[in-house]
Formats: sequence, structure tokens, C-alpha cells
Amino acid sequence: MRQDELYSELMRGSLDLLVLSTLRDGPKYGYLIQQTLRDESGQRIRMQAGSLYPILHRLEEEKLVKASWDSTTGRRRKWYELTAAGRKHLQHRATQWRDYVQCLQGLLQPILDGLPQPAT
Amino acid sequence: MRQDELYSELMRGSLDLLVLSTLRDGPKYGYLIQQTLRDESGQRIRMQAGSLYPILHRLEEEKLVKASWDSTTGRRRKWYELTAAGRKHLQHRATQWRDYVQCLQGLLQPILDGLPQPAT
DNA sequence: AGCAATGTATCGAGTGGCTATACATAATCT
DNA sequence: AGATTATGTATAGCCACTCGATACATTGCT
Repeated sequence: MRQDELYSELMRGSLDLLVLSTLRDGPKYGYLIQQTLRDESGQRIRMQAGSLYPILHRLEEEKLVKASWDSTTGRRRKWYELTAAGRKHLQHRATQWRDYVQCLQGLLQPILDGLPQPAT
Repeated sequence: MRQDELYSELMRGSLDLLVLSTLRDGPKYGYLIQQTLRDESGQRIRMQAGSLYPILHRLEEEKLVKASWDSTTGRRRKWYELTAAGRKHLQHRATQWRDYVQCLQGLLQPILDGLPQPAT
């Protein structure tokens, strides 16, 4: 656990999905992927660098992303972008995730009903 | 992977949540938990015995479920039921899951839009 | 008698996330 | 100028976990 009240546990099954989804609109480098997840989730999804980079390397090895170093700036940056296969994979996994959520919803709804609403 | 087109990957982060949720209406034994998940998910969620029993033992150790052997029938059955702490834990995890889903929804919606609808 | 379903359990292999650590550059503060 | 913080990528090792295979016993069916 750790990380106080974050989603570390739940993220286990969808880490690659999280990473791939941040690349949907174009290339990003690792640190920027972290920031994107953090910001777009209202500071709730925090992916550790030690988790992120191994995932990126694996995705690269699986030809789902393509990487290239940025040599123009003094700062070393490795940009990742979806390959065609990567985009297809992302769509497949996203669809699968939506279906899985629907499955769980049925099981959890009776529990969630009768519970106080979350702070919106 | 394996298991063809099931949710093995996605389930990784929510296996204990799945198990606990089947106990919400009363005690069940392992095999029955498997059947419940399978049936209530339209045959899509299949938890292997090799995954289920270690989880149940861990939950028991964590005092989230209480187990007792059924001695009346010839068939060995170990019934599990939620403890007070277990029910609280379940509610907490269910809430957390709902919030996490909402986070991901935002990231995935643009990808899911423009994709063919699933077979309902 | 033979086979499938029911029922619990464990082991070994493979995977995979996370903490800690390392290293380097740019920007900001004092 | 020196120190600290933010930016940026990467790896090693520990730990936890999932799953397929396997084992064993009972019940029901043919």
C-alpha cells in the first residue's frame, strides 16, 4: 500500500492502460506522462518513476510505442509515441476495461448504495 | 494472459474486492464464490482456485473474513463470512474503486468515443 | 465401474510494482 | 557563489502476487 489514500492497489491491473492513454494525442516523454496522469486525475493518480520507466521499456519492446531521443535541448528527453499496433492495443484494452467495469458495477452497486456520496 | 478473452489482467488490482463483494449477503464457501462470480458476470469473470484460496487465507489472516468448517455433510466445506472490519474494508475499497473508475473514465472516454458499441 | 462435478489446498514458476539509489542538468533561492 | 529544488532517465533488489499444475477426497450420474 503506502502513498496514503491513493489508488496503488487498483492500478495494478491497468498500469499499461494508463500510460498508453496519455499518448493518445501525441508523443510525450516519461516525466510528462507522470505529470499528465497526476494533473488529469486531480493529483490522485501518481505513478512512480520506478514503475513508469520499466513499463515504457516493455511497451517499446512489444512495439506498442516508439521512442526517440530529443537532442536539441540540454535536457535529455526520450519521447514516446503510439505505434499503429499500440493504438489498436489501447482501443482494445480500453474497451475491455469498460466491459469489466460494468461487470464489477453490478457486484458493487448494492454496496455503494446506501453509502454517503463522495465529495465532488 | 491466457484464458482467451477474459479479464485476468484487469482483475489484478481488484481480486480481493471481487471476493469480498460476493460475501455481502452472507457466508459462502470457496467453490460457491467462484460460481457466484462466474454467474453474476455472465460467465466472464473466472477466478482460478489457485488464486482464490490464497486470497481467502490472506483475508482470514487479516481478520477481514471469518471461516468455519461445515461438519454436517460428508463434503468438506469451509464457509467464509465478513467480519465487521471486513465489511468496512469492503465499503472503503468499493468507494475507492468507484472514484478510480471515474478518474480513468476521463482518460479513456476520448478513446472509447468513436468506437463501435459493444454487443449488449 | 467409470467419469464428471464438487470441494479445498499447495507448490513452483513467472511476473511485476515499488523503494531506494544513482546520475545529470536547469532553475530558483539566499 | 553556493545550496536547494525541480526536471529527467534509469536500474537493482526486495517483496508480493497470480496462475497452471497437481493432489486428494466425496458425490452423483450412467
